[in-house]
Amino acid sequence: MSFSHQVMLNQSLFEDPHMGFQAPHPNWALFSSLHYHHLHQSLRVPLLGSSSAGSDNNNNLSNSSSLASKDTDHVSTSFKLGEFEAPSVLHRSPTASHDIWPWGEAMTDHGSCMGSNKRISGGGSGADYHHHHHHHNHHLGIAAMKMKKAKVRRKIREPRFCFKTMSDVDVLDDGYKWRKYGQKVVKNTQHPRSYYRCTQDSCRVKKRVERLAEDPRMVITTYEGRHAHSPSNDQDNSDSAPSSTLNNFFW
DNA sequence: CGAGTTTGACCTGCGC
DNA sequence: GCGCAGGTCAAACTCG
Repeated sequence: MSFSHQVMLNQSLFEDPHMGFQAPHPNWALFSSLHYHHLHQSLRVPLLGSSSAGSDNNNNLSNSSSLASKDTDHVSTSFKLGEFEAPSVLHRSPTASHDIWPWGEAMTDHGSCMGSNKRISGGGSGADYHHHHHHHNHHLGIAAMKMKKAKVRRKIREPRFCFKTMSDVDVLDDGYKWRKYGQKVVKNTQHPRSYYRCTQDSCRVKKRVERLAEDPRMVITTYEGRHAHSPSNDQDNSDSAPSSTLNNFFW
């Protein structure tokens, strides 16, 4: 079955030469499926449409207007870009990319970094956790120190993008394995937001799933970061839905 | 027992 | 500084 997608990108992605287009535009906009391909290729980010195990033969999809994937080989997709709450980061040297952990950000000078940072930089041995004392150099990890050295003081975020999908399944199957690590009630909405991390060791990609307040039929999936590996889809699943024509372009 | 989820506590940024 | 909102941790728990 098909889904209608809308994708939101932050500006950095639009500046990616591979995207073949550029254009901050404050609203959701339609782009061709070709661009969608570029998006997935360059981001190595899942292409949806195949999954959602639930065989729920939704009717609702179809009428969802112009975006619906009527044409078999043209899943029209609409992207939205704009104010991601991510700060304007965007530019990172490619080399630094895996040393710097996006939200293990700027330590205060008094090494008061807590929580997330430690773990992040700890990388392998997450064992010692509780001794988070003053001494920066202890187990804070290279990343943190490098950051300090580099005088990075603001948050650095991985590229992220999101898309809306009309579906009653919350978590779309994108071929990667995810472990849930949190759930939050979002203000002014009925539905909670869930946080997932890629289970692949040392892959730090995250994903966030929530329902659109204005229209709970819509699932908003937000990816943050890039996978440095291919999806480890154990169970190759059965139905290659019509829209999966696209899937073959990747992986 | 291991892998994944649940869930309250905790952290951080931000606006007042 | 306070309080709120969002994001993450991690112990407890569930499920195979």
